[in-house]
Amino acid sequence: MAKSETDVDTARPWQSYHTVYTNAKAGMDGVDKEKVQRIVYQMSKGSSYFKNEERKEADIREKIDNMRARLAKLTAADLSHYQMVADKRISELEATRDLSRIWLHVDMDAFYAAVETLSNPSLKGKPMAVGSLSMLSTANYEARKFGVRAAMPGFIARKLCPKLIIVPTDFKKYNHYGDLTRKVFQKYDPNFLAASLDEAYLDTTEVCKERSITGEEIAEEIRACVYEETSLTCSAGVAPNRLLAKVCSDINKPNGQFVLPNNLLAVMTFISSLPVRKIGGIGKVTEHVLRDAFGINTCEEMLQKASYICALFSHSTADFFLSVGLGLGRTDTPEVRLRKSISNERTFSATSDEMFLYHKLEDLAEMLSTDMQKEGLCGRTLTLKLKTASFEVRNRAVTLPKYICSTEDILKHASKLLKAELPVSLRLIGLRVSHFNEDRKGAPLDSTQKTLINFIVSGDASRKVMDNHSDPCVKNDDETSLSIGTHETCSFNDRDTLNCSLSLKLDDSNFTFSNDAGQMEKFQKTVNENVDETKSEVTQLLGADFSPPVEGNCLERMKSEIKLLEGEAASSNQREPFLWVNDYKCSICGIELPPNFVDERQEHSDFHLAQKLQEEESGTELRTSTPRPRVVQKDPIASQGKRKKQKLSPKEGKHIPIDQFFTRSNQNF
DNA sequence: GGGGATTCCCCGT
DNA sequence: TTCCAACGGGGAATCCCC
Repeated sequence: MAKSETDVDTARPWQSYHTVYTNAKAGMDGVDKEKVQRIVYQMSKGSSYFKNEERKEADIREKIDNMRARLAKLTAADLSHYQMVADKRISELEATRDLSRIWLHVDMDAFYAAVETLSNPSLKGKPMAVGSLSMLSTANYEARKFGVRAAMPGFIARKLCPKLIIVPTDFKKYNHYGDLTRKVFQKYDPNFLAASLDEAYLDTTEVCKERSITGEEIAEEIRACVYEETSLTCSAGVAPNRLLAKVCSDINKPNGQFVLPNNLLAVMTFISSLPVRKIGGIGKVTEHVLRDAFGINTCEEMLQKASYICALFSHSTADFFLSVGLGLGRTDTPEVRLRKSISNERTFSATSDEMFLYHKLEDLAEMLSTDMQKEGLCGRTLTLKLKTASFEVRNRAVTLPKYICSTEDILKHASKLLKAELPVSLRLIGLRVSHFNEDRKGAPLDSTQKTLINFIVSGDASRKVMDNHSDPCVKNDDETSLSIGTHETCSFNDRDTLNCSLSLKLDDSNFTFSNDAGQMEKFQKTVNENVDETKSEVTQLLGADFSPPVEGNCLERMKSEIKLLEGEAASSNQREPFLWVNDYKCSICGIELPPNFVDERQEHSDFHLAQKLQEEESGTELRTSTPRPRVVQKDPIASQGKRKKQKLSPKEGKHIPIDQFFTRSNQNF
């Protein structure tokens, strides 16, 4: 009797550890897959990475179980219905089939490794990979014989192949050779599509027609030409569409080619036994789902199980799977595609040191801003990517009313997103900007963007005074009209703090406001209007008994604050709140903030100032506790657990407790 | 209900 | 000795506002 799957799992636990490393890849025939899998398992077992992989595996299994349960519930009538839907869709897709084009997919062989060998011939014939001990970008064919491959950590690769030479990446070199190959492609198809540095799709239909040559001949010619120009080999696939051409280029790798004739029988025969995993877009997870939930292993089986596919997947996903079953792919010449986003990310040793994390964020913001300005991009959605010490990936995004590209703007908003996650131990931080402006000339679309002082003086009534983020150094007032602004205010969960935020609002123009009497008068009018507006908003929020303690002579308050900040009261003790010991430690409460974290330090100073003003006004010590700097001390409720949006259940009714409001707002940053 | 925003997931090099 | 990347595109689920 055959051993059960569980028995096998117990005896060889590595067999259930699904990595991509044992997937069939060019040059990996004859590799002892079991040995590779065992070593990868042994090297990984017990690590945070491994635990996270197990968690992901469990999620996929759950997803598969759900799908199987849904499939089991389908009645005969349902299946008959979905079969009709599938049949209709299949004939519609079939009607789009175009066998007239001759597409070529060219793929350089172990590109980075080949380039490195070219510049250092002593590497020839030796197992070698490009990358680092953390991660390999590619491996040459000698290394692949040991099971070493791209996307494998170097330290595992070394275990598989102790003599492996690891060469660091050098994109300058790869770009140079990439350019040379592209010059060749250009000659055959001026509109060729570069899929990456080392891959391209060419529509050779016209050139074949003009010269009365076949796809096979043109592929040979192009490969020879690439070799002549670069001394590097490449492989090619020729087929009636790009999807198939890509599959074909992998068949006779390295330094080979495969031609799929432009006729229906050839295509359908080719596709009939093709494993789904060979199709671009079907990766480890989708392969797993198709196999375990639907029993689909080959492309042909997509058509056999078409009714199930239509029953469980969305239209677009079902269309994709059915197209794969028919061997259909794109045959049109792709239009110029504009970049959709720009990002950067860095991995480091896991840490919860907030100073370190903010510094990293600052570096990333600066790099991203530089990259954006090089390309003349401005975007309005900023996404912060985090990877925790346990490899959990989180994305937090904010969409702004204005386009940004400066380091200051990126850092300002990224900091807010990061703050909402603290405390946390991270091993990666990334920033991404998307939703670009359409002109893409570098300048923000809104050229009328006001400085803070202009804004206040002009008395823009739309401004939300609830915003407690006063930042005289940054000339962007965008967050004020953003929900995020009000949410952030509500991250404070007591009324004292709300009062404080109102006081702080009055600090907005401290640094830039002139002493001109007319301006002062105008300013006070605006401030008073804003206070009234805010008072009404806050009253609505907290109830009629709320009375902010900031009424009174705002002009006098402003004057005294300006004096304080300009140093006119330098001799008095009033300057004390603005002293930062060693540029990062507050002398009042001892809180530490990175020196370059200007916004937060300013905000913190403002806090002490507001506290002092309140004390002066009431004549009593309102608070004896230390302030609640948002950077370090966070609402423990808001920062704990998952940040998934929480929908209130009907049971919870329409009345949202005020605490809940504050907590939730912070979470939904 | 439609559409934008947010988050997560999947995939590729 | 070392201990799992850096991007970028796109789909889908969910939530929220209009």
